[in-house]
Amino acid sequence: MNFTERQQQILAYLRQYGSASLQQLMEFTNSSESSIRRDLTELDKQQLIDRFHGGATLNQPLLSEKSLLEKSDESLTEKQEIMKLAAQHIRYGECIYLDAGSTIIHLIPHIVNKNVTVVTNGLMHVPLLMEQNIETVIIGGKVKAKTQAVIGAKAITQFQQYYFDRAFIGANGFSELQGYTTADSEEATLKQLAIKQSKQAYIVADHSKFGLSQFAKFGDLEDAILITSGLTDAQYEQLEKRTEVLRA
Amino acid sequence: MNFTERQQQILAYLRQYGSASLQQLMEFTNSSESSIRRDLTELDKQQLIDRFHGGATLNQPLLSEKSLLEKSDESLTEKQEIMKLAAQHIRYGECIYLDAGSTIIHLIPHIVNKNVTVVTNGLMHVPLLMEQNIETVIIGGKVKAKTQAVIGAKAITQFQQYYFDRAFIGANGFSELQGYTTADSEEATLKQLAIKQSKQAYIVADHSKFGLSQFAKFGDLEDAILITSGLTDAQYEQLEKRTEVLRA
DNA sequence: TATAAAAATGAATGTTTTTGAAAGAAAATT
DNA sequence: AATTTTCTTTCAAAAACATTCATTTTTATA
Repeated sequence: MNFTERQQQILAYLRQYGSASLQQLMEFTNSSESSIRRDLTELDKQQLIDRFHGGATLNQPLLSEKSLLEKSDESLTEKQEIMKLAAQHIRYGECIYLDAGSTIIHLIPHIVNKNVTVVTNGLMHVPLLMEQNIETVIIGGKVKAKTQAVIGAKAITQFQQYYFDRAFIGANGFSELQGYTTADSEEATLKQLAIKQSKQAYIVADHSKFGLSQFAKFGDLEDAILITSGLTDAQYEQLEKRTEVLRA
Repeated sequence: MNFTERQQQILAYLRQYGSASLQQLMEFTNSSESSIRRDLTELDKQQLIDRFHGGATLNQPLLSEKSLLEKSDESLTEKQEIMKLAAQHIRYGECIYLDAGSTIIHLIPHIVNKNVTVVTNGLMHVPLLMEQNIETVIIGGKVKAKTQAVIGAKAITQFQQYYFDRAFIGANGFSELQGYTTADSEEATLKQLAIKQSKQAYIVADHSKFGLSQFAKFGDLEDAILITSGLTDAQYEQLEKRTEVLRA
């Protein structure tokens, strides 16, 4: 069973969204209606998708990544929306940093065709990145047991050697007063460095993190573009006085 | 089974990137379309690759979906035996290096209570190490697609910063004449460094690797203690003239 | 060393597969 | 019923393919 690259892309898209219209797949893969149709019939024959009038859905949840991407999250679609918006900022061929964490992983399906190089401290991202054939560099250092994030002094020294076009970083809390915060101070140090070592940093956090402040601060609102969703207009306006905010 | 240099190159390329287009292989090997095609048909006939329209992929018996330790190996118990013996050399509290690879992973269950610190370039080892609550440091650098081993220049520089009590390294071939060899030259560089940066290095390889020599050499027999099994007494004696050999 | 035979190579050839577009049929929507 | 959307079929162009052949390189033999 050997798939063309385009069929792989279709599956990647379906894994992300569960279903897709023909139009969406044409845009996503940059190919013609005919080709998509042919691929869909083929994939359908292989029982990997189910077709419906106008598109297709994933048939078998492909074990490995599915479990990675789903993670039984209530805020799943919110995360997906946020990361889709984030991906639109990435240009062809750039070098980007991906922070460890369950939110950031949702960026990966959106960067398959952008020919990016990914640098990350999140070991949990690696299988998915490899599957999408994305050039990947891992930051070395101590591995944190609970989250499989790389942290520690060795990781910090390595950061000095990299410079990114964009960095995408998760936050456990963000507020006007306290800025961006997270629970682990070692992780905070890395996040801080990632902001510093990138041309443009993006903090991604869903609405539940708004107003919270955790133990370790790693930046002020001004230090990065904030990507979030689900806030009230008043809250958005308040934040926009301090930094650029992208509403997903 | 005898391969031309170009066929070796093709295999090396595929091992690194997983798949390749004809164009890529033409550039990589500096040869004509015809030659590449001829090689691909040959390699396909030998069941080493799978061809698809426009290129080829490595024909690896699907290892991804197997559980980490099982991996459907005929030589499974042999590997286990070898690694069990290897583990007996590790003392409490030591710092050890674990090479990437399916053999070495079998060492992990044997070191749970030894309070060791593990340094590794094998991302595939991490989940198991975390599960056993073993202090783990990962080498940073480019991630190789097919094997999830960390390689490249960045990995090499990092090695200079570590010094191990023991290093456990896999080999795809070992022979009196050629010493220890492996297929990927980038991995070979790391293995060589690991030997150098450790007080004592161990090469582990099952009997099927005896007499084989692959593309890239990373050491002479004398450079490490050899752990293997299943050889004849004569073969053992021959090897023991050159280095210490542990018979599993 | 010289020569012939064998093997490997790269270009040229025609064939097959893949692709995107067009036209009409079928299905869904209004 | 009329209209829009989606589907299938068909066709020509493009890309990838196998085959052939002349040339070069390697190997074997005189």
